[in-house]
Amino acid sequence: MKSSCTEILRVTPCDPDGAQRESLASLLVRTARENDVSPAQLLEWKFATGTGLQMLKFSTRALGRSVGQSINGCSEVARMLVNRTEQLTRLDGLRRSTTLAFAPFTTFNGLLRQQLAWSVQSLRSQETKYYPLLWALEPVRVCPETRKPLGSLCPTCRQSLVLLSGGSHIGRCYRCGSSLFETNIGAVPADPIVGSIRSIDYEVWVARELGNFIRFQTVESLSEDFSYHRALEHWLDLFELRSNRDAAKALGASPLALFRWRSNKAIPRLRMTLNLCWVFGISLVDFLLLRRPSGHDGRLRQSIDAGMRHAAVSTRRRIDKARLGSELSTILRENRYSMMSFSEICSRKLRRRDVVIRQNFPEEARLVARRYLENRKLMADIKRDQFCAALETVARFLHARGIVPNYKTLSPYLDRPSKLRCAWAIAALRRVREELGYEDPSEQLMLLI
DNA sequence: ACGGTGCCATGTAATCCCTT
DNA sequence: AAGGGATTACATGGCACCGT
Repeated sequence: MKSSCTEILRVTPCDPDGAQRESLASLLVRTARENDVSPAQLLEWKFATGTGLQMLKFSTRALGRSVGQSINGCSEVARMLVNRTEQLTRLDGLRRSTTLAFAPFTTFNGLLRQQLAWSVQSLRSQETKYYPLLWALEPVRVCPETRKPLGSLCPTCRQSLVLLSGGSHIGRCYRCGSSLFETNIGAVPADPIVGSIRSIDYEVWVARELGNFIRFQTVESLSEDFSYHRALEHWLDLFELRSNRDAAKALGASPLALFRWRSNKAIPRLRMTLNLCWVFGISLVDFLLLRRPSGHDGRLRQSIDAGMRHAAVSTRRRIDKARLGSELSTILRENRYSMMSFSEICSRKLRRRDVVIRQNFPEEARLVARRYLENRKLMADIKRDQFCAALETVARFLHARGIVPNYKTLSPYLDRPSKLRCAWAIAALRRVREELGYEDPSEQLMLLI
């Protein structure tokens, strides 16, 4: 199993041509089980070996927060992982187990939820336990088959679960190990997903639309030259929503948002796109293909999802570019606040958001940020040298008193004994021990007094 | 694990610009 | 000049990536 060229036992995705198609993260967990290793081991040994995938660092206990999301995601990482998995398993079409097909019409933000979500009833009835890609989509809050809200808190320990952990099993809490579907409690009352639901009918519609899109990929795919703003323009034109204000009112969005979507300055979150489809009375697939359903009466529906906007308090102050610019260049010229990070300087010294400074003075912003990182590195090197020097001194003193310098004997005299575990500290200890005449440092390192 | 950097969507307030 | 829609400016929150 260690080598990346040995064969692996493979499993095939569940419901490959349906709306409940298995997600890539789920497939990887099941593949790992089939091969008698933990998901973290499988990923580390077999999958994350290609160029660009080394960044997926795994520990056996837990995978990083975002790893599970990246795997089901629509970015470069997902694409590479799909290729690698197809190579290893000789399966094809695994692209459809991720959200890569969503990329042309949505952004990563608002596409996948951070936590695991599951349908208790579906898990119970599945013959082979697996997580459909649909459950990982952030706009999906109910199971389209049972019309019941998805759960996102473990019924036993009441905690939310990461999408993929080092030792995860399908249908089990990776923390407390209890089943996510066998208890009769159902959804935990405090579950945030349950709390966010206003209309079950609308949520079911959303889930079905996204399920249909997942299924749609098996037959067709979106054309290469799809662009969101052109599609939106087409529908706004069809429903005669000419001004941004009228369109915004009908769609339950802000006029400014409309302006940005139409002028290709931004793409709305997936949930908003579904809201648009709902108001237009069309399916997501029709929206994307600019296909007007036959029998459409041309009327708009009432938006269900409107009025859910965040209250962002904005107090606008004029930017005194000249003053800020001169302050910035003074900071750089006189090397002021060299141990403060860029954002810290922005908030504490310049009294501005870092975004503002970056927008107006990109060059200076980069210089200040880089300066801090370099200084921090320098300080780390200095501290390392100081630690090694202290280690050496203590070792000589112990030696003079007839005590063998090793981890145990040195620890009480050093301010940060845990640093003795670092490779550079071990090397420094070895050097001084060799110098003091201990013949086999690697062996004696373990000796007590 | 955690903090810093960088990017994205989207909110409110100000400003631009065209029409009347 | 006034008024309103379009656009820009400043702000917030969320998340990925990266190094320690």
